[in-house]
Amino acid sequence: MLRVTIFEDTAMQFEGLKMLIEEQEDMILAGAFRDATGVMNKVRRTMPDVILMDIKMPEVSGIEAVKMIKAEFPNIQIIMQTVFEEDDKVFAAICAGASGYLLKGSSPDRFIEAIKEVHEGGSPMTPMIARKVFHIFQNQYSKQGADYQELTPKELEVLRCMVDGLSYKMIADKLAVTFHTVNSHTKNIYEKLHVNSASEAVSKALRQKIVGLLVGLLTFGLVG
Amino acid sequence: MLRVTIFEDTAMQFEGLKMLIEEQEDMILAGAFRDATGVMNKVRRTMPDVILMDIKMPEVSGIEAVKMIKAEFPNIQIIMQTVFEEDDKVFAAICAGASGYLLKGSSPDRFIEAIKEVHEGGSPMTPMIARKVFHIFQNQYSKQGADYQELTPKELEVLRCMVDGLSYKMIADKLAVTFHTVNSHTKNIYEKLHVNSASEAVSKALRQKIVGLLVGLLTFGLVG
DNA sequence: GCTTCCCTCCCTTAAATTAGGGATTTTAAA
DNA sequence: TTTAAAATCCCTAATTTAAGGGAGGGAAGC
Repeated sequence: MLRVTIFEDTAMQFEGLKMLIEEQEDMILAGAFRDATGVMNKVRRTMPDVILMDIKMPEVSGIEAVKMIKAEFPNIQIIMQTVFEEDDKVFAAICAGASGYLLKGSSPDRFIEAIKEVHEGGSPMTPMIARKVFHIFQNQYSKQGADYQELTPKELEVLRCMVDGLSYKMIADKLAVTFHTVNSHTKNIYEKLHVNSASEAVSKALRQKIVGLLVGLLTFGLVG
Repeated sequence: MLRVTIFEDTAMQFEGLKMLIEEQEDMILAGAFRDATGVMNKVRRTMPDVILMDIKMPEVSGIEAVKMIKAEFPNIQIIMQTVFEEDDKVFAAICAGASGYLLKGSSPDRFIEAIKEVHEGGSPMTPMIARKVFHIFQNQYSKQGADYQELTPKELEVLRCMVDGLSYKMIADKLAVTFHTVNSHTKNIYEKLHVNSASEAVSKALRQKIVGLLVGLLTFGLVG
């Protein structure tokens, strides 16, 4: 049995969700609240598996609530709800730790489906939201234009040192080569990356995973 | 009428998709191919709105194909298909420019739905994939540590310029202050961040999103 | 054999950065 | 109103980079 707790400001939605959950055979309505004041107590008392959280509530906002809940109960899955117009909060909600994101206008079936999905480790969201997330990815991780040649292994090593903020001297030391060699490598790196300062190289490296240690790749387990 | 082109290696899936598209009243099967050799010609001839692309094909991989297609036709929407086990390609596919991501086992209805969604600017994907993307966000954009004092607004501005690889002189120019002022700010930044070079500051800033508003927020159009 | 990278090393010079000092004005808070 | 913090500006000096050049050895491929 799946325990579900609701935080919902709007009266209509509140009643609708309450009834919807209650009539599910495999779910229990663990709690239903109109605001998120004293949210931690409410969560502790109801101990839900999944929370449906209105993003916009008086006093304590849904996003604030998510942060607090996730800090203490990282295993509780939270689905945010919002009206279409305010999807600019999406990003903040994701960062806060929400696992799913639905519009209030979604069908009852979609809500039930989403609750199950989120409990099974999925992240239900609307296609539009998904697209935004995709775009961020494409902007951030795509070697846009791939306007640089591949770096040689040594050059990558040097670049990684630069990312760590080391000076030429320190890099030379660490890689057991002379200062002059490091200088040569950086010259080549700059040319290949089309940059002309260490900071720019570092920025580019970090932004487009050239150094290969980006969170994304690590998260996906592709490199390590 | 929505023009759809299929690239699909597997015989069963190939025939299934062909029939599925053909029986839609609001779609035209613009083309159907078993591999992506000469992909650009195939795309140019069929001029689709949406492409269903098998991620795994002989000769030219789906990911390679996506890169090429997106480079020349950025407005064509591409949905990738794969079997569950190889979802480690997801990341590469997203970076390449795919807009959606489905499992081959998905229902015919889901395919049709996805084609329409992607054409309307959405990004259909499985909840599991969505979750991975969410996780990347949460890992990357949540501030871990914060062992530094808060930077002042001006210092943040300067830091952002450094992230863009600008020199002191250029920063001074951009912020309409003198070189000396920039120098002062960087001194303070370095002290607060506990670093002692521009690259280190940039690295720290990008790693723990000190610069605030990262690519994500910019992409969402919330700031900027 | 020849060529082409890659790694290594060296030199030089102009430019940029870091780091130390200090000073003034504006702004916001107490 | 007094204070504190932020932002602005200035100087100097040591250090580091960026960029230009060149050069030799080794490994891989044709």
